[in-house]
Amino acid sequence: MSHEQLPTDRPAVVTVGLPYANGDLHVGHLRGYVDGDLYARALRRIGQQTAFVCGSDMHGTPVAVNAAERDVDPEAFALEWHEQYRDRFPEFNVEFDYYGHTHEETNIDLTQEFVRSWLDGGYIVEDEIEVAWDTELDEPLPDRYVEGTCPYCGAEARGDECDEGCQRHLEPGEIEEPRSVRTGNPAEYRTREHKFLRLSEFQEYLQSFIDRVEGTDNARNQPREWIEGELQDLCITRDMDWGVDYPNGDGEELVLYVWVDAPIEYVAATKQYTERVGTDTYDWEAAWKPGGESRHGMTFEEDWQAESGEIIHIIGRDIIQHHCVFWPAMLRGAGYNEPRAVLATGFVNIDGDALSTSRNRAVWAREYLDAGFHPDLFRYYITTGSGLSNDVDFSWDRFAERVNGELVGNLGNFCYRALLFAARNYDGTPETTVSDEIHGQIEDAVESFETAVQAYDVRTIGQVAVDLADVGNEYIQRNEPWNLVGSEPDRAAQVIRDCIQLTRACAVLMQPVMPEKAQRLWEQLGESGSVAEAGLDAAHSPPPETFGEPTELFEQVESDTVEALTEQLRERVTATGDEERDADSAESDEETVTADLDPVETDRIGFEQFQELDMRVGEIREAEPIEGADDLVRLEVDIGVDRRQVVAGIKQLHDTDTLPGTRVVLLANMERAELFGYESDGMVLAAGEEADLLTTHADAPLGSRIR
RNA sequence: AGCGGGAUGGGAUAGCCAGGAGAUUCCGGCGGGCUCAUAACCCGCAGACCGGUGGUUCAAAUCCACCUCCCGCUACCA
Repeated sequence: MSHEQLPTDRPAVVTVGLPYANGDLHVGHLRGYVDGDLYARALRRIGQQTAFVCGSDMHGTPVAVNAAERDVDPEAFALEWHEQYRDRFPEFNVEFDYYGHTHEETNIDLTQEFVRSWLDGGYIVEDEIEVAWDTELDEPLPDRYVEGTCPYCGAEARGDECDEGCQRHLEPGEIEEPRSVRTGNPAEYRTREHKFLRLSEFQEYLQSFIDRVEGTDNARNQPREWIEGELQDLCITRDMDWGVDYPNGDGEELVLYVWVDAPIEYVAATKQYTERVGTDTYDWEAAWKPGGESRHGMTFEEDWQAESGEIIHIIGRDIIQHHCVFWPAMLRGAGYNEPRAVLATGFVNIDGDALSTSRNRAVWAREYLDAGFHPDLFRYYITTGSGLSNDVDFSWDRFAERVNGELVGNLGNFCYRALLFAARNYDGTPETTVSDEIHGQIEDAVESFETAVQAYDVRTIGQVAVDLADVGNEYIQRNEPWNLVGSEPDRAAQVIRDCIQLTRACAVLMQPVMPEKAQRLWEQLGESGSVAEAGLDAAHSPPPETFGEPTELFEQVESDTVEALTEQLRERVTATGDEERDADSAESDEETVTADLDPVETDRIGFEQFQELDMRVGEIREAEPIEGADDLVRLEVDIGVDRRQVVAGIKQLHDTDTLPGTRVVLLANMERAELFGYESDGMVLAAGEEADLLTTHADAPLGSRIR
């Protein structure tokens, strides 16, 4: 809103959402880290003191469960992934000032300090909830430690979601016939006391925060609906061993919810960065605490803003709620500064379809590197492919097209032809000064770079150097120095002098997006230092007088390579898809709607089990849509012996006006349920996604039993 | 259904918040040029009634209202 323009004289901290230590990295993950790295580098480039930090998210139930399945210690399990990420990021030139993990002591201590601060502030309340309990171990069973029957569809389900049946999220206490994953014994429900952060206390604060925070539209607008209604208290504890202990010291086995200690890693990593380099280089407290100290009070605008560091979070758009609602409240409650900006990036699609690891529709980080491509090419592609908050499509085709067209043909070619010409004819930079025309062009480019940083416009930051090279190509072509060397040597020297300056400006401006390539170009210009440390002014300062012949900065991506990679991806997706789809009649039924058919259940049931289903012939008497629901219809079904009110999700295919009079099959001994405030007493049978109603062929009397 | 985000030449994208010269860039198509340069580069042409309908305004891709269609989050198919 009214934040001071960047760069400010206060330290900035740039963070990226923590990778969860539970799986391999793919291009979708990479996007955020590359965006963050580019932005942090760009901030430094305009003179903002910046720490770029992140860490692995080690806690939470999935890590605990997966570790238990492999019979390893969760810490060891998570550390393995952590180390892989830590080593992988630099391979993409994503260089954090500190990359830690949430199980480090600094984070654990800091997290507990946050919680104590909330306790002191009266922001924590206790409440009782039902949790599943293993009677043999005498231990509670959070989330995925329980399995049982889904109360909704009756399928086998895990404690937190009905993963094989109806896909619903399940709240603690909902799953039926609970069973312990650890011992296989039946579990029972016990009442347990848990801690809650009183978000409602921060309602007013959050509303002012959301008006003030900068960043992408989705991050600023989407939270409004959540903070305008009554804010629900956030359950911040779990019955587990794996996590950060709840710091009350009374011997209870509670750890903090993973979303408590995870974002605090942003602070912890910054702190560890300071511990490594010293407060003279970077003072984490100046960034995170108003005036360098934690403090309480309600008016950020008046008291705090001038003393706050520039905290900028880059996240995926799926975790906006955590960063724009929970996190600011957590910081506020502990007397810390609030984020200046939250940038929510879009997703990465593969060949136009959503990336899916389960279907193996993904391009893995490792795979990209193994194909032999330079990381800077990916960085350019992914940051400039679309606006930050839009989705970006990744395809090898398009990748090759953009690398060949924009990097090889445009940027690379311009720098190469300029440097080569200069080296051959002048042994370096011709002795003359830059023309006004080119000086102006460079000035414009530098200005648009600065403006882009202030506007969090990652795309433009990544693009300016290529745009400037475009100017250069046109300029050199228009002036034809190769025809002037003999006839008008002074003019030729002038043109080449200008091109060398353009090249130098390109090196300076492309550094955030392609740091390694920029450095190489810098050295080809005869420089020996680091282009990163050169500063923006270096775009205008004269290059060294002599340098040798350059080498090509980028290489063409060959079409054979593209075809091979595309084919490899396609085969992999098809292979995985076939397994899922099984008998998909792709060739035949052109007219028929080909659904993704499930394979037939392999478990056979006995006749007795079938007899348990009391299904009757019925006729719909009344039908009316239920207000507020998309698919739901309230039905009155006459089954001879009885007349039932049933709620069914069939509005998609069936018009409610035509339903009365339709004969249907009703499962009469289905347990009662309430949907959208209406009781449903039975279940009408219907086929497929579209809910095509089952009916009878002839005229069996109403109430006839199906057998 | 609620809330967000979208819809721009054949494809992909920018511009929209801070309205104003018949709209950016890349790929593709057509024609020409050049040869210093990685068969690359440069120029010109064709191609968009900026999703639809209304409104505000001297002026709308840009602001407002309604609608259609996509995507995401949430609800949801007893």
